[in-house]
Amino acid sequence: MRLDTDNKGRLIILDIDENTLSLDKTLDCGETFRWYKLSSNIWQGIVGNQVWMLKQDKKENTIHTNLNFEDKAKLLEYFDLNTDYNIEINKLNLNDDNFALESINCGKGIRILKQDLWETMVSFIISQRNNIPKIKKSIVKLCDVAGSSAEVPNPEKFGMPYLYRSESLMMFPTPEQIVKHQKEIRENCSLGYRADYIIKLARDISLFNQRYVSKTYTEILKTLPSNKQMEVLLKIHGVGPKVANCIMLFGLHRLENFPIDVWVERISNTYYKGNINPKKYGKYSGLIQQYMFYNIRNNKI
DNA sequence: TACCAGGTTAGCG
DNA sequence: CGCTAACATGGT
Repeated sequence: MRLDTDNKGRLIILDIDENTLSLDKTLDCGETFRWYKLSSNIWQGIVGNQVWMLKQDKKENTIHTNLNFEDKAKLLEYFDLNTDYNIEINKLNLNDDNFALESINCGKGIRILKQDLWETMVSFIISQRNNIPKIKKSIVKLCDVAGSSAEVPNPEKFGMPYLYRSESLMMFPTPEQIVKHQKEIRENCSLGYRADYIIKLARDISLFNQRYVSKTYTEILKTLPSNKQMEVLLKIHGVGPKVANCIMLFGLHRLENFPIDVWVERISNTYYKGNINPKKYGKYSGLIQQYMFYNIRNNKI
């Protein structure tokens, strides 16, 4: 894998195959809710304050982007591309565990993204007792109602026909913005009973940040040991074991966390006699969980 | 129409 | 403790 720019100064990843990073799998496997597929190989999403457009060419093994070269560290960080997942995966002893072996093969190319912690917390509170298309819609509405406009790097230059969704180009709202727009959020975002959870959390964090000006709530949470992080998360109203595990895995990049939702429950019952054992999958068990989740959802076994 | 969706809470015994 | 109804909403 190496980085370069095209003749218009846009960042390109070269020599990257689908087994290392598959945009299709990673951006549509239920760990992130802010990406949209614009055409057969172009994805658009909002990361921080920027609108990213990514085009994966599976024959050339390249990913073209609308980013500037200076954004290279952000791109590598977001897709966790400085880590070789295979090193840990290959250490596992999965002799007779056919479902895991099949899932690893089926899911290779999935990355555990390094997403914004606050956004991940809210997104997975929304995810409870909900389905992925509806989660995505609620988040779009939440951003439209309460967020600020995102920047589009190199807007008019992104090869291909000029494709991009004109709607949903808003940043994820801050806790303060959510508190400020709570009425519209309750009325217009199809959040149901989850709206109260999110607004309460936004209010608590916003108050915390007013008191402790040196560091923010999320900055502090990131520095805690993982058992303390879990403790803090489980005290949040509306966060139970499953959502806390998702926040640990997708928001705090604690790859040993193995969220158990209805799909994984189904996997456990079908392939593991109701007794799936996350510890067996080592310190990247969360990644294995994502491979399994992808496998069962896409093959609808 | 009844059931489901990347669950959690509150209230019961 | 463990068990379970209720929780909002939109899609099928």
